[in-house]
Amino acid sequence: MLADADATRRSLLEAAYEEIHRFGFQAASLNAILERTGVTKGALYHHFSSKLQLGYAVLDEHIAGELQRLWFEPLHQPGHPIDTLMEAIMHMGEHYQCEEITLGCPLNNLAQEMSAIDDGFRQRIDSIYKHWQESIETLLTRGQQEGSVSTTIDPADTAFFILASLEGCMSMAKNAQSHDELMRCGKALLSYLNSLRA
Amino acid sequence: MLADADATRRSLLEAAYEEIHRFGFQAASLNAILERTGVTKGALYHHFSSKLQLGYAVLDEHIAGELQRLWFEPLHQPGHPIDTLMEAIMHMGEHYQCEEITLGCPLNNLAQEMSAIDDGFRQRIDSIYKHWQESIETLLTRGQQEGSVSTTIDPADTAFFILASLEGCMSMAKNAQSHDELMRCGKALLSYLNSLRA
DNA sequence: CAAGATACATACTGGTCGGTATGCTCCATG
DNA sequence: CATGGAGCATACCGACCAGTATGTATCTTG
Repeated sequence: MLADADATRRSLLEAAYEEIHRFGFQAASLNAILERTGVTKGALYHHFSSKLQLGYAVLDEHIAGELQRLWFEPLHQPGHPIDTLMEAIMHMGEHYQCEEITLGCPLNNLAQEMSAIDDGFRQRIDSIYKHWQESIETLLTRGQQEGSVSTTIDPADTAFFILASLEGCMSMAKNAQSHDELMRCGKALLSYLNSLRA
Repeated sequence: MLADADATRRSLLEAAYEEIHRFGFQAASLNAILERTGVTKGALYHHFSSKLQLGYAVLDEHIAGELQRLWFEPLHQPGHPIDTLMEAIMHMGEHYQCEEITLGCPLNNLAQEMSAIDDGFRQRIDSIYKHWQESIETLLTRGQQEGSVSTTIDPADTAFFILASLEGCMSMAKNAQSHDELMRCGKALLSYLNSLRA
């Protein structure tokens, strides 16, 4: 039954994602994931050759996919680039509510924890960040060509900074465990974005 | 011999700091710390009642102390607030060289890893961040009073955003494992700071 | 000089971890 | 209808972990 096998795999990925999001990759317990899903260890190691490969799969499939839905797709809408950016950011702010905010950005969490000690994680995360940054850069460059974004800024540097600020805001909000702090940070970020208009 | 006892304690704190900085708190191995220092387990548990208490001590004494030297003291110099800020940031950028950059900001690392799962860590980190943010806020407020900083910005919100951006930049640079990326992010941050002048 | 406290050292424990060896059932295919 | 592989299930392994129990010098203090 191929369908059931896929369901098992997806169930493992989902549970692993949550476990990793909550405790980090290294502290994530395979036994806890198994207990949560009702899947046995034999099944897990049938689908993934190691804990590391499971972690990579969570990153490649679950996290990258969610980012696609939450960020890249909304960014491709037409309109004023700065407005589009602000909407995407506010949309993300609304998505990360309540409990989830205290767990932080899944991508940033993994970057912090794993990039220094495992190059497989690092490269995967780096390529996602690059993709993310370029999506902002493209938007800013388009804005400059259309005359809606100030030409005094460097699109690549600015895109990198916007992304860094975004992650920084979520990181601070995570530690403060407060949605207010996220909004506060977001407010300043939006104000900065406004200053980029032509 | 009280002097030797203090030396042992300091040696443990230093080694624990490095181990935690490299692997994170949870993955930090007490045995590795002991091996590195040549101290025995009996001695460690004489000075610290648990791994958690050792972690708190690293945060309270080592990390907070380093931040004091690297940040709070340079910030108390007179002069144009924005210039002071920029110098302090560039000074930090120079300090985090080579290998250290790939390990990230020790405070941010701990915040990301521990704030969601241990309130003792969270509260300690939160108070340090608050202190940090207030030191920037005070500077900005002084600048507004002196007429050197734009009065259209909210000092508290802006200070929070600057701090978040700073941490975000270091986080991105850590993952990219590149000092260039840190400088790139710093450039955009400095440009933002310049826009805050009156 | 006796006694208690300080500052360790050594050996060990129970528990959890990621990973593996083996065997089973089902099902598509020749 | 035999057979081999897919998709598991169960039991187990050695390594490592934080933490502890116990013993022992040394040093301070009455």
